[in-house]
Amino acid sequence: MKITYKGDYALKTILDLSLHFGEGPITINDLARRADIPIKFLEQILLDLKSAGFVESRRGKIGGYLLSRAPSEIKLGEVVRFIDGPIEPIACVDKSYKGCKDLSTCVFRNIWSKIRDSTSATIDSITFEDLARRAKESSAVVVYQI
Amino acid sequence: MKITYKGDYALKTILDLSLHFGEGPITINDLARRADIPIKFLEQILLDLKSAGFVESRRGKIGGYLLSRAPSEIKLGEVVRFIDGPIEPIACVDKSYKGCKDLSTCVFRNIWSKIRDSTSATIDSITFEDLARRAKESSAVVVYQI
DNA sequence: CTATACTCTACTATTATAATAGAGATTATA
DNA sequence: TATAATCTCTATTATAATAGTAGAGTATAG
Repeated sequence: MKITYKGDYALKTILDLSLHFGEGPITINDLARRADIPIKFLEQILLDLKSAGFVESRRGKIGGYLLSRAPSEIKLGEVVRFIDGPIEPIACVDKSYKGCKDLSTCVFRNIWSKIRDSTSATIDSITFEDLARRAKESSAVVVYQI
Repeated sequence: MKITYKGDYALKTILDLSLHFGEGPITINDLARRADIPIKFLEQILLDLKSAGFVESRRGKIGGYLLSRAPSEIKLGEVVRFIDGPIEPIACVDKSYKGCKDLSTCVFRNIWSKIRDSTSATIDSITFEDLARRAKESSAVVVYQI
């Protein structure tokens, strides 16, 4: 698994929308500014996230983006897989890989496969509700530390 | 972590050398043919592996490559890190990352960090002696199945 | 009607990946 | 000592992914 900038931006954006769930649409501009994401890049990412059903949009004057589902119904793993592709560390865990004469005797395959399963289990056990709660807690701590 | 073709080839080559440890040098040609690796690409990879001290070489007529250390002293993780870089799924686990205003409040960072630690633990617990044993076992099974 | 905001397609710059090419250096052995 | 086999080193290239940038178009609240 490799998280690209695109993936990183997508996750931060869904987290932001989760923190404001139920408060109406948020503009691309606000989302981009708050997470320090190039606005034109975020436009594309949001269109992707919309096509996958993670978010929906409102056009026009009081438009913006909002989550299509409750944060508790969106797993971290879903977003990661959608934006950055499969979790496995090497394509050979999948069938299409051409790099091995004999997959059945490849001792590495089992290892990559286990790493994939363990990573998947982690990111599929975390929802954006969890992440939003943690984000609130850690920002509370920061305020306290000041 | 992402295993590239280069990484995949390096691991297969070290495994081959582990399976023939103590039997004298093996030529690039043999290594390339047995693992189906482009020979000129493997030349470069072996020079890298040599510079890192994983293998040593003999030039001239009965030359070739051999392991610098016993297979039991080479961890899978060492080779992976050397060829394909750090294990973490995103650079933000490291300090140099510019994508976050405030790393301390980033809820994702902890998750990537845990995934990195768990992946590291897995690949650092496996040596090429282990892998060679497994490879012998699985090829034995294949023979039996015929 | 118009300002605000999303939509859509195309383009570009940079870097990584996966090689390929070829001349050079070393060594066993006939 | 000649030579064939083998490793060494540097340069070049093709393709794809990544990370944007650009700009014209569409929808809607007020």
